[in-house]
Amino acid sequence: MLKLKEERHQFILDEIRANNKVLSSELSTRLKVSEDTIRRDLRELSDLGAIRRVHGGAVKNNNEINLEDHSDSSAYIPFSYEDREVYSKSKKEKIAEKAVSLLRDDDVILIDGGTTNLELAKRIPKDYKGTIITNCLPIATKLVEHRFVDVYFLGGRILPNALVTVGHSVIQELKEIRADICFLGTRSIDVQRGITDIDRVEVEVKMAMSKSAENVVSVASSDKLFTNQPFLCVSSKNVTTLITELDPNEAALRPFVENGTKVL
Amino acid sequence: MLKLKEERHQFILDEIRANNKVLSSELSTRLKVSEDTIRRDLRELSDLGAIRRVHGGAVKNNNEINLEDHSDSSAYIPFSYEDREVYSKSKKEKIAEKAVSLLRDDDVILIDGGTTNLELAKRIPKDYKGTIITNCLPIATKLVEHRFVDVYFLGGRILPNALVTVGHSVIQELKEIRADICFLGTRSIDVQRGITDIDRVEVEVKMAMSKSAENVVSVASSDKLFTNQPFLCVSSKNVTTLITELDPNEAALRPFVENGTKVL
DNA sequence: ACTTAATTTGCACGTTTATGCATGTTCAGT
DNA sequence: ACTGAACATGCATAAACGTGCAAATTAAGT
Repeated sequence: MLKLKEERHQFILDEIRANNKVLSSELSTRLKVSEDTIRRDLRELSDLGAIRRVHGGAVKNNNEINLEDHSDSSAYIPFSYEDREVYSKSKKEKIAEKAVSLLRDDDVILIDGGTTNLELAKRIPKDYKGTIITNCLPIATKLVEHRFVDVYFLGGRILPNALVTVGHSVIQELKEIRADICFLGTRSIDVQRGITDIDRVEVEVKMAMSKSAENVVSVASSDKLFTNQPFLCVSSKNVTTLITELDPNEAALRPFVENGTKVL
Repeated sequence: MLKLKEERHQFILDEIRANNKVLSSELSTRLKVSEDTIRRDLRELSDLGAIRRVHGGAVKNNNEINLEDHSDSSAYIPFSYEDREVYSKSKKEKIAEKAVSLLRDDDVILIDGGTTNLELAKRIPKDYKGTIITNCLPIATKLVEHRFVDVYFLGGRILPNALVTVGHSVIQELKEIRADICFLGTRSIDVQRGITDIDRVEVEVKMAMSKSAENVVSVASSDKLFTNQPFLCVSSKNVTTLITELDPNEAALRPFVENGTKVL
């Protein structure tokens, strides 16, 4: 059965995504744990913002965005983002904090999709002044709140799960762009190969992004280190900076430093 | 069935969105709870400002958050129950409802920005199948929820107020597109000139959109009729269809019909 | 392997919430 | 004004909830 708490959490998220709701009582019997445990699970997931608790269970948190209310300060986390890594929010925050420190006024910045980059977008100071180019819907939506930021969106077909645009037009537009920094959401990074990912069309976009930027910054929680995916985004030598939630002096990061990558 | 209070609330809101009214008695039987419970639900939703309670049930509350639209102050004038059905529907919703009726499966649809078009996007059936191209951030965000819709976003600089993209790239991408219908948010429309607007860069995009579509549909509340703005979007003869909240036989719409424009 | 610390879980307890029913009141339409 | 339906209010009950605590499990260090 599902013995680990994490498995239950995943199960609950899946269930909510499928049915838009869960009942504490039902979960208790199906997962064979007490309702108290279920309630604790729901509380934890709710604290992460992944679900919304209600009396009797929990429901999908449908924080919608509309024209009347785009000042919405509450976090907009699309569903499919959650199954990637909800449990490491504090990691993402640490990473985002470091990433923001790289920003200089009047920079031209490329931001890829992913929850960490969304976190980064949220943490950009309200008075930051610069140009930001992205292909990620929620990130763009977040950034329009910044008065002094010019936001450009890269057009193309929208992947409903990742909420990023992909395709020929994105890549074409990127060819006409010269950015100072590019923040790449990273599924896997390895000292030898570099940044790799699983979806071919997303990889093509990430690749084009990295080529259009002076500095390529990989934002990656430590569990992505030394892992591999089928498709290469950015070869190792072209990754300028690596940001993880770890201390830069951590032994695990040593190989990257020796390889010439800056580590934050 | 619907065990959570939250689900009932959602059901009630959906029901009101679709029919503009709900009956306590009907909800009681359909949701299999006592009328008291229904009344409590309605009270809570009413306290949140989501609906307006009336004797027998509840209706849509018309206090638009939109500052520009004070014409709906008629909401405070008491009216009989039958009239309520007519008046409780906001202009935008009536328009959106008519617009949705134009959709055919497998169409390629262009949707411009604006609150009315957002309302349209919200009302597209969840099982609609087709391709939708837009330059409006909230509309795209709404549409990704539709499993069978391919959403394409037109990239460019984002106008923070209108939340649409504009500029050369948008127009360039539009040139490579052939759509069946184009829904244009309309600030002003006149029998002689056609659709006009105030912002030059937005106008350029709207113009390009209209040229890329077989049918050009203007969505415009009646107060936009017979008004003018400095820049021409679409000349009168190129407007295929006009949708307002009025009855198509209304005298005010006669000139458009005589001019060869379909009126819904 | 053994011990210790930390986490997770279930249970007991009292508290809150949700719901239906009974009561009397208000409403709307003849 | 009369009448039945819709309503508000108070109350009872069961389910869901939070909390503290102890047992059980897991993780970590030696």
